[in-house]
Amino acid sequence: MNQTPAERDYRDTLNLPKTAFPMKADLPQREPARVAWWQERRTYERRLAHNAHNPAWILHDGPPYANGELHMGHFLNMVLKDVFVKIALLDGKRATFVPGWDMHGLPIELETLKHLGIKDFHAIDPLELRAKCKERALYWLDRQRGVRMRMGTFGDFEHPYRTVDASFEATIVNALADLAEKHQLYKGLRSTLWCVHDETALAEAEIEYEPKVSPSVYVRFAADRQQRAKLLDRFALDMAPERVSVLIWTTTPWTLPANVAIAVRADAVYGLYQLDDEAIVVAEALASSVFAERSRDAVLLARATGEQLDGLDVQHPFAGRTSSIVLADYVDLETGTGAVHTAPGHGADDFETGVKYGLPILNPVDAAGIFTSEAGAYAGLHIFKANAKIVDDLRASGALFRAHDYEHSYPHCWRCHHPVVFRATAQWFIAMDQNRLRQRAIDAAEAVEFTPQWGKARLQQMLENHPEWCISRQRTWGTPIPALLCKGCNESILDARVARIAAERFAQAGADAWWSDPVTAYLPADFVCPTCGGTSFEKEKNIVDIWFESGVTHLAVLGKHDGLPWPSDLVLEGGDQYRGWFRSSLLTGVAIRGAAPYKHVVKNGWVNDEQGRAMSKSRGTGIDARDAMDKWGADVLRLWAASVEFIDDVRFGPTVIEHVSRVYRNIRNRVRFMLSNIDDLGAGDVIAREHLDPLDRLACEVVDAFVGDVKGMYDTFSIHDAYLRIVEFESAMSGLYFDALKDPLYSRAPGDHRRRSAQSALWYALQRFLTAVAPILPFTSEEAWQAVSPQLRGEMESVFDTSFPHHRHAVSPASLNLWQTLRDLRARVAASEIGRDFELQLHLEVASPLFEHLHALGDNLREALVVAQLTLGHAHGEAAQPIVRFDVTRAGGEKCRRCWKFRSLGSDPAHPALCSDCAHVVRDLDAAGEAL
RNA sequence: GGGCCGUUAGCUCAGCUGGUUAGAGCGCAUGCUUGAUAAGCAUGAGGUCCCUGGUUCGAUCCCAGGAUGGCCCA
Repeated sequence: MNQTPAERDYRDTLNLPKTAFPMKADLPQREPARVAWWQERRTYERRLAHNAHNPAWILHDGPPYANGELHMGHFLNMVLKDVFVKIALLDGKRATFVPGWDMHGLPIELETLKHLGIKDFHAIDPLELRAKCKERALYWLDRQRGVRMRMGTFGDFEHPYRTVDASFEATIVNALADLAEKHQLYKGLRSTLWCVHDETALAEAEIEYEPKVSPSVYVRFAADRQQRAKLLDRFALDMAPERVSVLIWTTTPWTLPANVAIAVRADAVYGLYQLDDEAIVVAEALASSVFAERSRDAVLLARATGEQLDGLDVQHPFAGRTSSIVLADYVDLETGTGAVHTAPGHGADDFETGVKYGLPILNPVDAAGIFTSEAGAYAGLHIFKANAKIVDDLRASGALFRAHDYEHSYPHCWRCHHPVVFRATAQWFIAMDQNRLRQRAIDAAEAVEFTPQWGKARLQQMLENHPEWCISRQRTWGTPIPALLCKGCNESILDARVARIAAERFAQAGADAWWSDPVTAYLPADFVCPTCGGTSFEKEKNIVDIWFESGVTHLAVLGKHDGLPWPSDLVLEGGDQYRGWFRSSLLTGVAIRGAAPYKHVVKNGWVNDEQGRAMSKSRGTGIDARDAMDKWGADVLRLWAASVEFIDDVRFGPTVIEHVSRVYRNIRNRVRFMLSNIDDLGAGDVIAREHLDPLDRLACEVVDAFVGDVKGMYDTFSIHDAYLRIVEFESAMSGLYFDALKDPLYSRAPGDHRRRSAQSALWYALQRFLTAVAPILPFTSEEAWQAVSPQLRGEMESVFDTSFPHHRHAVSPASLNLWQTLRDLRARVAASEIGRDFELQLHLEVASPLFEHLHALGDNLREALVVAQLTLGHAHGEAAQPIVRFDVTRAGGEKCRRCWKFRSLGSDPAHPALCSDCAHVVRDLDAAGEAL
């Protein structure tokens, strides 16, 4: 030691912060190793086992579709799920989370076919195609699983549920058996997209829109004598031309043979126009475009609303039957006549209207597009060739009002590029009103909690307007509907006994068996056709709608054992799932188990770009979840997920993340401050709460209040509120408490009671804080937890071994008030123009009861206000303000070289530049050093 | 076109049942600190609460219409 006492800077005698926890997060680099660490340590499984005797709390995973990369919408949803699961785990619940994947269905089948370079799925052996599809789906599952785990998500990722598993396929078929037993299934007609060239049904996704020139024809549906009288009556008209007709417009004349109705809009105004010697009904809004150059000649005789026209009949132009006027809300007033030609066999809307009004569903067209005998004179003609003949005939009969060519965008088959048509085909349905299913589902929703609350009305409305649920698809990649076709009478049979046999068989061999087994493998003993008594059958080749498959995940995953009770406590998905999974799960739950399969439905919003616009791959604004994590790290993105109000639509983009990153850095640095100041705190040094210094006890109370608040917010899924509370808390802790502790922590002797008290409080705050933020920031809290000495951590290897306090500590409002008062006083000191912190002395005079509160803090009050000297006076009498005097002045004495407080120095001749407190500490340290 | 939801400081969001100088954090500006230092502290400037009407003594908050964005459906 060559320095003279006068030169010595004493820095080495301070207890400066020290920690291995780095300031720089390097999340993208560090996080993957942490995922592996959790895996190796089986952190999640161990915590679950630890909670084994406590109540279960199950979040049931809605399965993502195993196709394509996960985007930020997935990230938000999956991270939120994980946040709730972690909250439950830390709360001691048995929060088993079984992630799942939706793996059948057309998108994967199409992608696989594309991959194989095959255009027609009939051209490949179904079993071969299924094998390839499965391979493809498993590939995506693996990729998505990797990304989900990379997010820091806890769950049984080694045993996810998968809709392609044999056991899952068996569940699906058993569900069908249940429904069959309850007579909830039937086979009926439905308008589906059809390619007459390929002779196959098509799905929405197999359609490409291409420009097409079609005949645009306006056709008179004339009223006969009686019909005319009623019609005039509705228009409140006595006199009118003899010939009265309703004018329709169509670009598909070949569908006219199947016409059974004309749809009008209830709230639209229709006019009866006289043109030459006839009267014509069209929507007023479209009259000028319909009459075109003859508009001036058309005279409006009377008006009526669509509603007033409801139920009238007119004559079909050539089929020799009537066509009734019905109401439909899809009728638009921008093209055509406002009176829409309705052929339930040839259109989706038309079909719904047909079902609603009980109209006949005519389908006079065979699979190849040839008119059947039902089409009368047109039988044997190809529908597209018949167009011209029909128009000619209409012209000849005088029914044609106007015709011209019309170019529009029209759906074409993606394979052969021929125009597609709608054609009624036989499909399997779940009967919505059988067993009052619809109403019971609506009632079941009543008992479910919804966040946001309007979700209930939304879901109930979906059910209210729900058409019959068509569950059959004519494709290969899916679970077969185990229906039989009687060779004797051609009847379709879906028998529960057959379905049970199929379920058992699929449970062993997977659903492929349906393609490879002989039909006899599925026949119960003595099975005969219920219609004709026949004994010879074929297997039907329909698969089940994937919405039905995902709709039974609750049956496949829950209720199998105590760990996973049915129903689940929570489901959480995007708002599109009101129509999707929330709905399908509810319907199967009610139909099969008689109740909703979940207790609470939470909806998360959509992730839009920074301008609030929808992200899209095509515009290049879609962001891949993995890319985002590689760039910013999962924890920053998770913090983003907490920082937005996830119930509403949220925004995501680089600038948004830049802001969140700053908040993240704040949190990280404050955690680092706590860690770096307890580095030398041994387990035996920790002081019991009741023996802490008053300021430290107060801080612990503030921590308890914080934890209580955050836990309360977590319990109501108010993640965003919790985020705000976390940010507010750590900034308050930092501003007041950390600043106050620096001097005692740094300048007291290492084992000084004041210092150990401060450290003990910091350790308490750190534990509580890390537990509280762990659901949102698992990587960072775990990293911090690992930076705590093993001695302090004790048995709790992971931050996920810690828990929210079982009992909420009672926090007195007086304490929180006192804390706030200290913050205010501290701010006043800090804002002082006279000098900085330890250059200052403060004279305070306050009235009761504040005086007593402040007085009880002792020297901690001076520490909290970060001044060198402080005097506290008791103001007596009635004062409007509790603080009567607040005098900041320059402190007397000089700046102690070691602790920087202004004091009288030199009491110890060996250390002339030190205050007496510091001199004592240094003497002891020096003595200890020499003793070595 | 229909149903539902949103629109409050540059950003993310609070503002409960109508009366507040409309708030917080981040960012920004200024100052301090340099023993949390690619950190910390303090202060300050930012808002016609989407627009237009209406109800009311009084509206960011209620009602109607519109604009705009989103989801679902057509």
